[in-house]
Amino acid sequence: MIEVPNDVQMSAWRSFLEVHSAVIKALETELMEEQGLSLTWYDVLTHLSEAEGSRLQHQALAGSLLLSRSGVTRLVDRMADAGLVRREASPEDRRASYVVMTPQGRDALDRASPVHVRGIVRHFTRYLGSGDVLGLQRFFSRVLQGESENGRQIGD
Amino acid sequence: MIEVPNDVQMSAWRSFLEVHSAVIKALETELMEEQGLSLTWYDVLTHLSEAEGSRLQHQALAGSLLLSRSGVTRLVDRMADAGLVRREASPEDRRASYVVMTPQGRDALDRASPVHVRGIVRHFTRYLGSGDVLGLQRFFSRVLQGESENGRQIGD
DNA sequence: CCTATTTAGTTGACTATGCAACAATATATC
DNA sequence: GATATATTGTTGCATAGTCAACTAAATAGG
Repeated sequence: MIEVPNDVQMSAWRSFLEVHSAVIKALETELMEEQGLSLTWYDVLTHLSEAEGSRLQHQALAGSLLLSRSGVTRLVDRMADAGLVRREASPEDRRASYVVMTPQGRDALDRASPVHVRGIVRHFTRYLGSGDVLGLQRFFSRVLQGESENGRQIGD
Repeated sequence: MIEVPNDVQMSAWRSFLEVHSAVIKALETELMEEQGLSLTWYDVLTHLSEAEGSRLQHQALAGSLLLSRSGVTRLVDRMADAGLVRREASPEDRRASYVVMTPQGRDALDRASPVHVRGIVRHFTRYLGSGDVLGLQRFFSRVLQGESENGRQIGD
């Protein structure tokens, strides 16, 4: 295994960080200014909308959002106050509770989604030449594959 | 300009996010466990060590770290408490103050640096096939180039 | 069946950060 | 040179997140 990165590799790493920071910042700002929604809230709504019955347990949400359980509790509190989601007791497991997207949450997602997708195009994918995509994807897959093998979990 | 990302592009975007999250988390954990240093602190020390006289004004630090001025004030407070940096009045501009790396800070950086670099190799660059590097770099450069043209600043 | 262990979510205390308002100083304008 | 404006860093208050300890419920082992 290589032990020391060469300059090109190190520079790739730094660029990776800069790109992430710049793009995320742009997306976050646009979504907030145009729809008053943070990226985190948007993510919650997206995950809920993709889930069976637009509902997920805290546990599952914590997993997909890479957040701790307590973080999810508080996040859901805020979003419920805003009317975008509500909690629902789970009949099968009385410890658990579901987070369900409300119609208002659905609306917010529908309005935010074009803004977000437009941002991804504007700030990220439009720079992806057709020649780059495959290499990029292969690289990312190798990283995720490798990392998940000895991956750590988040939480307490 | 393309308006809607295709599946491959969207999937590249999602992988990008996952890779960032996984790798950062791994680096942060390792650096913390082995050297008791957060990535942010490490970054401060790196920037200082690369600066003329191992010193930077808050302002400059805020710029490179993408942090607000108040964030830097507090960060420097904590690092000064820990003995890794100290403040020094600026003779030319009496509003400004320099943040200077202490010998102890230099030691901490010297000890942390191998851990961090090893992490970058282990979790990122080792997955970079020689065929991928150039395409990746070209892509990242295009993004940074494009984004800096209409870039926003952080701060208050 | 009981008891021990594990799991789901919540809460308290803490950390890290941002924004807005501020004091001190520097710079620009007339 | 006097005054208006801009800039540097700090502070109070608010937000969002973590971890550790907790309660309630489910599951496993005997």
